[in-house]
Amino acid sequence: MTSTDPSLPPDTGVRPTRQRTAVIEALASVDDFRSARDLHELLESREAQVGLATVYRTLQLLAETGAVDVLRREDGEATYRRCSRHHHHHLVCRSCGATVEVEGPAVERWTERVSAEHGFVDVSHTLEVFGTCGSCRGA
Amino acid sequence: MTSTDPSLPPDTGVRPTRQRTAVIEALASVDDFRSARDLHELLESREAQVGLATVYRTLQLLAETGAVDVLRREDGEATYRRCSRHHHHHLVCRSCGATVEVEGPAVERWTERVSAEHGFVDVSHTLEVFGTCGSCRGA
DNA sequence: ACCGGTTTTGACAACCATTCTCATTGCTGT
DNA sequence: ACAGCAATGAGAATGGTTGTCAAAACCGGT
Repeated sequence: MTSTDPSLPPDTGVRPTRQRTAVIEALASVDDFRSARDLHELLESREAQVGLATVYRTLQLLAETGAVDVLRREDGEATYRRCSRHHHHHLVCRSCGATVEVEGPAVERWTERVSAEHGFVDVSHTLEVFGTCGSCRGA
Repeated sequence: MTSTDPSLPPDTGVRPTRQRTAVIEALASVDDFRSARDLHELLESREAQVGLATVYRTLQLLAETGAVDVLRREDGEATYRRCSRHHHHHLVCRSCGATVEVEGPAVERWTERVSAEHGFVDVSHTLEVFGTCGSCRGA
């Protein structure tokens, strides 16, 4: 297990059940953002037998603890992906969904500065870049 | 009317109806992001009599032409706001919803560079900053 | 291993924002 | 006035997400 694997919060009342483990493994086996339904189907195809509601609940849990990234598609549907723990952003291919995690010190600094200029405190931000990746741009 | 007023696209088959005008006026009268339902209620309170479906259709139209910004709340609900035509981002107060439009040349450059580094073309991006504004931070 | 209490689950209903349908109405130009 | 296309409204349909609640799984203590 690497540090980028989603995991449950330790030492709380949260139990590592078969279903939760299955969802975490499913997330670990793909590299791009998937909707709850996608993941549910993926689990079914593996005979994992996890209810859709449980998939939602687990994803919510993982999102709260920061173990997965949540990204809203333009149509509003939420998609999830395991992520590294440090702050980062995403470069997402519109066509194939491939995702690259990128860091942006320049962006972080800009955010800080602009927030301060307008008297905002306790700031967070979301930044996603969408485009067409190298392999999809073919001739 | 200033250049930041939402408006319909000129010289197409699109007609400036009473309903569309009402939606545009409603958008012009508020400064922050509002959901379609919010706007619909606002219109009702003004005896404007516009169907909810029409509100959605008009907002969609305005969004397509770039006359309004669309922002997804964390819960996935879409919110709309009239906007200036040039590219910009938002600083949004979590508490009162106040919104400030900001520009970020540094961010634009960063986006270009990172995309290029990873072979992405035809890129667009979304960046929103959330925080607590000066007036809400009291004591 | 048994108990009592808590957590989790699953099936399904409920929700709610958004979109679709379609008959009716309103424009626009001739 | 007419023909034709655009727009509207009311309600139904859609679809992602959350809530309900009884049943099952699990934990620590005995």
